[in-house]
Amino acid sequence: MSVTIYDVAREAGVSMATVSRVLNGTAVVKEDTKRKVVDAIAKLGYRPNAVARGLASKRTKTIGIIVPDVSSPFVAEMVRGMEDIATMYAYQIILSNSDAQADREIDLIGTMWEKQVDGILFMGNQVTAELLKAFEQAQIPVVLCATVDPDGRIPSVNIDSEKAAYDATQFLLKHGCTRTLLLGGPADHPVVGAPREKGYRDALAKAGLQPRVVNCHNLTYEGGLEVLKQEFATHPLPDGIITVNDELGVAAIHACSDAGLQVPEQVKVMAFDNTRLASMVRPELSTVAQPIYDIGAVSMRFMTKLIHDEPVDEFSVVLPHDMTVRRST
Amino acid sequence: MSVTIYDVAREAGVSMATVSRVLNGTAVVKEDTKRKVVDAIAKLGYRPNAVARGLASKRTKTIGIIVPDVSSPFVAEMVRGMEDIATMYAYQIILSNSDAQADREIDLIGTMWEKQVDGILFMGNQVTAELLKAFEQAQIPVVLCATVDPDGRIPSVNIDSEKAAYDATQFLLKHGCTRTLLLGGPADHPVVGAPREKGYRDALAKAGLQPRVVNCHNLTYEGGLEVLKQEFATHPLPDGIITVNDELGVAAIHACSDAGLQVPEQVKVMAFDNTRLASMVRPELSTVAQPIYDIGAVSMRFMTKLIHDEPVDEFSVVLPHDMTVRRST
DNA sequence: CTGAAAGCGCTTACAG
DNA sequence: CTGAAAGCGCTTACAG
Repeated sequence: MSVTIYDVAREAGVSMATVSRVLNGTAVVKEDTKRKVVDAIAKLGYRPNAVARGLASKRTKTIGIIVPDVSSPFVAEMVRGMEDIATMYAYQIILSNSDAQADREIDLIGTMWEKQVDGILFMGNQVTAELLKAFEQAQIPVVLCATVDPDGRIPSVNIDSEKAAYDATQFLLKHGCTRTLLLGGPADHPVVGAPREKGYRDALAKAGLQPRVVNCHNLTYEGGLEVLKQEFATHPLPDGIITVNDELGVAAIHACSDAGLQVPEQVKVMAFDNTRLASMVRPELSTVAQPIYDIGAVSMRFMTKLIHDEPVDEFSVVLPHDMTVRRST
Repeated sequence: MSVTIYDVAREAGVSMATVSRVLNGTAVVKEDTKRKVVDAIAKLGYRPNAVARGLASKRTKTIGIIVPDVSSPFVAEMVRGMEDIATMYAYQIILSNSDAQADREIDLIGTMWEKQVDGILFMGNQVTAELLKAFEQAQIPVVLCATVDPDGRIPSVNIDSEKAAYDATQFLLKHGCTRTLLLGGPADHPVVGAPREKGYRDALAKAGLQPRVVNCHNLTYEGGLEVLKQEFATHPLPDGIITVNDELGVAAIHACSDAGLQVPEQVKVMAFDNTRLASMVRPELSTVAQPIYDIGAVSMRFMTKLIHDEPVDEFSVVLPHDMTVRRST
């Protein structure tokens, strides 16, 4: 039905092998025959069948991406970074959502293996032993994105969450806050939970101040608002709040205003992520800028190196964070 | 290296054909031999090679998705809807960003064709003749998502933008606004531009009021803020604003507050999309709820019908919109 | 520099 | 109900 490499070969008066060679630039072809082939391709409007090519060459030029949920802004931006670099290297991506469910993650690794992806970019919460086993079985390169493997056995791209939280806290302390509160994530979360809490506590310990941590299981605006409303109703009001993402930061600002507190005069708010949301609230949110897009881009670049056996200087890449100071501090 | 269907056949003492049959449930197999095959599969940990299967069967069980930019919240949520339904039907998705550039769109269609996708879900701005030709050449089912083909030659899933804008305007008029302003998209945009403007104008015409349209080329918070600041500085202040997305809605609220106008007392603001952003601003944004997730989900379901030659009742699906009234009106 | 041929790992008529 | 064999459209040693 559709035109194959065989048709091109016949049209150009050469063998399929030769067509394949000019297609892939995999060997030197005489200029003259090359032209004949190129002409035949143009004439017939030939496009190689990537599936057949994948079967024969055992490389599909596709990368599997497993994320908790693309519809989250953080993830969406990271995925965009991945896709841009993939395009640059002529790879395509197969995207799947796991909702951070362990069994679904394992499932997806299997499906991607079946699809013969050349590598997997993985973002999740916990890197369990089971997951590790699934990666091992798949026998393809894996890069963890914004996801930490406690044992560091898998290549990964992250920011230093602990240091970032430490810096954010220090900033607040330096600006005179003494009764700070961390609106944190679930304690067992390897990115948004434990490390940020540790950074926060360390900074306070160093300053000889009392830490105060409120864990938030639903890291959304609504979740944050509810938790803070409860907290403000039952405990003394803080003069500084650190939140582990921008949505919670917006929630903090509104919760303060509901409680009759002026931001930043009476309480300063420092958030995380520097998503576009941060500048869409009044007062604009100061926030620790995470290079979200870059995490995706660097992960994908890392993957291409792994696939092509290029040397990599670092196994666990840590991207620098940055602080964007606006009006809320 | 890895275990193939041939290994399973030998282990189970049957032919490859039989293994293939139990794998695909494509023919009746005696219970006894079926069990032998299943056991062999389990024992060897066999997983079929989807690429080989794709080549042999000419169906890859993958759908190509072309969108302007996943990192936009609207698109990300739509993609999530697509992915969920794809999973339900055991399809995977290949995702690509076009940045709404015509040449890139054409390119991507070609690449997806090479990958032998079973169908393409397409979201873009203009459906040009060139694009139509590319779809035709690819000879695979295409569904347009939140994208209109003026000639209605391609299956599509949309909302009725014109009617939605009409309804939104009517709502404002009914609540006493007489000096309304539409913060619209680029005039040539087939979803966010012309139809919404028409709906707005029609509603005003019916009420015998003067329309006032400000086109915004950069449909972001910053873009909206800038345009409105300019507008407010040089023209009389409105008492009602309709914006074509939520970001612009937030911009409108802040622009009003900067101009010393109380929302909703002095000016009412009605936005579009009902993204999560709408409830993260004070006062909370009234907005026309577009079933974004559903556009994705319905598109994908539509695609599965097309692929399996199931009957479809509608060629151009129009999803109902809804109005979520909050505090800004 | 180029060709003939095997092979990638499946599915699918075709027989029986 | 099951098997033998061709074929899907490429790539890749192997020769020359």
